[in-house]
Amino acid sequence: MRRPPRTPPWRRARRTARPCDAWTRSRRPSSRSFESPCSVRIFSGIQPTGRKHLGNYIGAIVQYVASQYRGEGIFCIVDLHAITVPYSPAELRERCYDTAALLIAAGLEPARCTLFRQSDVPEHTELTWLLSTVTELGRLQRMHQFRDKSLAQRELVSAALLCYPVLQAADVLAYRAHEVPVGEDQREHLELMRDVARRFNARFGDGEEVLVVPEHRIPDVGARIMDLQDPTTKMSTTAASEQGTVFVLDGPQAIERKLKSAVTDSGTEVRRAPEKPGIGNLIEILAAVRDAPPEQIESEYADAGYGAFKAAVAGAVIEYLAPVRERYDELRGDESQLEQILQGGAAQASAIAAETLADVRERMGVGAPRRARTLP
RNA sequence: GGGGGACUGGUGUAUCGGUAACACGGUGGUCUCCAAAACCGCAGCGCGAGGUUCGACUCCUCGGUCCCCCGCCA
Repeated sequence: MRRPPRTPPWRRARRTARPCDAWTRSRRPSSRSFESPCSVRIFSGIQPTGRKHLGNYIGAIVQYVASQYRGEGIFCIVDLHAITVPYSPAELRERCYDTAALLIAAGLEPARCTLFRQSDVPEHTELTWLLSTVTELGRLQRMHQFRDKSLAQRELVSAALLCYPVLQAADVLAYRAHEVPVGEDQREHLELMRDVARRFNARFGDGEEVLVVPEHRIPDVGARIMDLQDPTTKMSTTAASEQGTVFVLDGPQAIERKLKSAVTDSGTEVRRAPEKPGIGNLIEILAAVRDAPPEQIESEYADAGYGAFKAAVAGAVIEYLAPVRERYDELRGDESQLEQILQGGAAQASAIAAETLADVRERMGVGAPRRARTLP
């Protein structure tokens, strides 16, 4: 359990002159029930790549689904981030639908959370520009992800790639989110966005916390799922071999083949040990999909050979993912319905982000003054 | 600002004005709980737009991206 901060972030932000319900006003039909309009707000950005794998699913997507019951979840399909590297326009559209369908299939409920496409809410890009005025160029150039990606890039290294972290900061800050559940690899970007928020507040806030400085929440439960062909590296979309990656939408026969050909270690015992990363990974996978402690898996399969154990893991994973794939197929077939859901989410998101942007513009002295704008 | 070079599967390369080849990688199989090794299959490529030509990956023009050299400014 995390100890709550002395002044909860949402209270601090509230001091900026906005009654709490103003945030949520007009975005929640009264039929929807929430514990409190001031519950913790959680923002997650999801890359519109259709091929989510088991590691993504267990490590992130399951957390998203859980967070809509813990607070106010805002889930954004970040197509504007996706275009910072070479891409195909037609495919991008498709991948957004793929991703939306997958998230809903996994359990995100459009009635319970806000799910939308980044480019549908122009406040993201406007805030990016405004925030770029309080972002150090040198810091962006030193970002590890930028350096890695620009080195790997054979084609144009775009300015957008450099500005990526500013857009990411805008994503979160536009909603005054309190928590950003991202992995360790995003720590650097998150620190940047915290600094940007602090600098903005210091320069334009006039003593008030106009932008909420979000907390980095590293998901606590998420097991690290490793590559089946190389259990010393994380399962990833860009792995050398697809054999090591179980995709959420893989069919039963593919899942079975991949799990059966997972590399194992010498020996025959099904137990976790530093010298047995392969079997350890399979134990973690089975534990995660069964929602059982790994110890229980170990004792249950203590006498089984590797072969039988693998078959059991394969069966469990197939069963685990089957309903997701079925719901996905159903949802993905109806693009107009998906579009409708995304539009609804965008309207909800816009209502929040527009408020933040009005404050930011006002503080920065950009655009018409608020008093003039609100005159009849 | 000026000059030069490059661009071919995922990667690295080859070839040719006449149906584009090789290696590695990927993928399916045999073997193994697996993996690796080996063997047998399979898939995948001419940066883009024009032009010359009966025919262009090849020649020409323009554009794109990358690399190199020189100048200028400080």
